[in-house]
Amino acid sequence: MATIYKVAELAGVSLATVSRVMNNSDKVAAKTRQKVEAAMTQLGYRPNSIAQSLASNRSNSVGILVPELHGPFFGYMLSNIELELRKAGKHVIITAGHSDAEREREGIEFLVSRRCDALILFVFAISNEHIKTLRESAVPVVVIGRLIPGMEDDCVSLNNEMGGYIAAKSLIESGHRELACITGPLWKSDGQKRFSGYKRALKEYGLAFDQRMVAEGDYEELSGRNAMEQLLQEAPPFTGLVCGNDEMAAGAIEIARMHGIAIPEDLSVVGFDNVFFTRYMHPQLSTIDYPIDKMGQMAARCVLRDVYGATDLDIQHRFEPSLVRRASILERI
Amino acid sequence: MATIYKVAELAGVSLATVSRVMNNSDKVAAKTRQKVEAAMTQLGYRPNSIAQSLASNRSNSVGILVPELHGPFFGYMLSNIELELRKAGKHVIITAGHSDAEREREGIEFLVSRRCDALILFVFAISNEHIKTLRESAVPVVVIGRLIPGMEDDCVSLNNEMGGYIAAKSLIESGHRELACITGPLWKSDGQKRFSGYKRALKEYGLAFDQRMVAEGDYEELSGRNAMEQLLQEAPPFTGLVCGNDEMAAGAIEIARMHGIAIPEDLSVVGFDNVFFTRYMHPQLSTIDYPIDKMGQMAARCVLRDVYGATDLDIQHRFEPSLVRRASILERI
DNA sequence: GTTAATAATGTAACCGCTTACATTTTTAAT
DNA sequence: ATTAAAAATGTAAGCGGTTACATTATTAAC
Repeated sequence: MATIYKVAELAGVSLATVSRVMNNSDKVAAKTRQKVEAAMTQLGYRPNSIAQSLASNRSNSVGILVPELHGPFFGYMLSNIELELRKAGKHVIITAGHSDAEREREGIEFLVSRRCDALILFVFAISNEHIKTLRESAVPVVVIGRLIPGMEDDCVSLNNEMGGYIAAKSLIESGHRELACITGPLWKSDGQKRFSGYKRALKEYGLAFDQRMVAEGDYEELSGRNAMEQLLQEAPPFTGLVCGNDEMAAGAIEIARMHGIAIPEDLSVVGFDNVFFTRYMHPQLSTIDYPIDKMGQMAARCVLRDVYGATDLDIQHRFEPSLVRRASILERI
Repeated sequence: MATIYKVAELAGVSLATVSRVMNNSDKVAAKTRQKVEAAMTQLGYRPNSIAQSLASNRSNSVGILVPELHGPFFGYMLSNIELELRKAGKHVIITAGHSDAEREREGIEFLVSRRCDALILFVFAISNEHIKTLRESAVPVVVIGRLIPGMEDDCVSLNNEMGGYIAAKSLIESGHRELACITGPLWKSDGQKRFSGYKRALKEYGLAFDQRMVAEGDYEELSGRNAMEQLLQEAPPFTGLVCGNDEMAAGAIEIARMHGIAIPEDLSVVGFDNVFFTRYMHPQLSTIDYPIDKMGQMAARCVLRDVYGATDLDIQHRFEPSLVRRASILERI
């Protein structure tokens, strides 16, 4: 593989000149530039970006840590981050943290040692403090899906509490007064917040909160099934169900059906996230829109702004969720 | 950020020694090793993997090119590749090709210039020849989802023709004799092969092939809807529908419902890929299992074997699809 | 206690590029 | 034509590691 030396030699110029035409920074005489470019083409030269990174102390790569690579959610985020970054000639190194403190830390370690110019983190287990330390000592960090006090400018987050509130409210306003809730993991801030929103809505409408109406899941479909089984056994009758995300809603609906409960005739359901498959469900699932694609894009823009000196980028840091009303809610009025 | 020099200085040894303890290759006296390790901890030293790559001519990274980052399919593949590679201390650089020749080429270019040790490609637009040239001239390549003559050992693929055949056959053996087909894009080899399988099944059971029963889609849900509209207008009545993938099946079912066609009572449907959301559909979709997770793992192993000298890895190159029978098929016998 | 073999450590070149600074060439003004 | 200023190009020192080879220390055998 041709190096810069060979190009320089063939073009009859020095290293530095070749480097200059590559980075088309300093002025290079037009004829010289042509000679060099001709040589590059002739040799099929590709700059070694490893060497570039070492010399320039810039890797032109952004490290991304997400909980999982699979599933309906993160793909869209990654896709948009990659797209936005790619436009600017940067690229992504992706790794998964599996919502586990140890592995998240490991993933960060890894990205830092790859000398990523910045990190985009979607993490749960790692503390705010750790993240702040990290960005002070090692590398610029943008956080997605979480709002860390003191670094608002580098966070892109959703108002989860409001989402939970809207979800419950939509059922209440459709005439439901007995609302069960399958929460996400309550140790995760988003699970906790969504649950708070649900409680706030109850309160606002003067409905009593009943702990038996709540079951905790882990965002996976299976946990939605288990939670539903539990609710059917232990909770008083209910006609509305708020779920912490769409997968758990799918699981819950499956179980409801097995118990002869018709959706939405006997039970109205609202999910959360608005992942693509909610449209394929039958009845189509009402859900809270989580604009994860836009948020991914914004996170990418934060990096572009902070690290690569881009200006004039519209950046939105805080997102408000909205209800996507579909057939899974029955109007009882 | 501490460098190897500082570590050497603090530990009172030379560069080379520090390097040795890092790569724990050559023997280092136990006390020396301890001194060095102590120094590393004290300084919070992290090797600069960029520098390591440059010096060793090994980037310890594997480039992956997939059509898309989002959607229900590739995430699972990526997830498994990352997992398998991570175990071996390697990492992935991921980029998307969008099924477009130009962008696929660009993506490859990019990965090559990052000096990936190997490439795992899931591409459609680029020719076999191009791939062969690439791996001869630049970098080891493993291809997934495609069988390239002459490089069987570096391909991990599915028998798509057999999948199409099984899909059609399952409907036929359930008593359906009028089968429509919504194919994937016919310029893609997998779309073409699946369609061939459908035709073979018809032939084998003595059913006439009718071009009006066929509509071409592009694997997106929307195209499934359009194809279904077309079939309902132009095709003779049919009670079975073979779809090129699950998304299109979801779209087609949606349209069928809008036309008052009940699934599976009036129409039995088979999808392809067995993506996770087929379980959430109602009725649950029968489909052809595409073991994309396993295949991702195998591709990773090919790289481990070819490039990183791993041995003793079980590698399966060719996969056979199987029917996942669910409620969307009505038994008419 | 020598000496040869072996183990541990050090030295320095190199990986392919960037970039500050030095040098040469060109341009423009006198 | 001379000279100063500006533009183009070249020189060489890194960037932070790896590794072949040289050197020194240790061990073992006699």
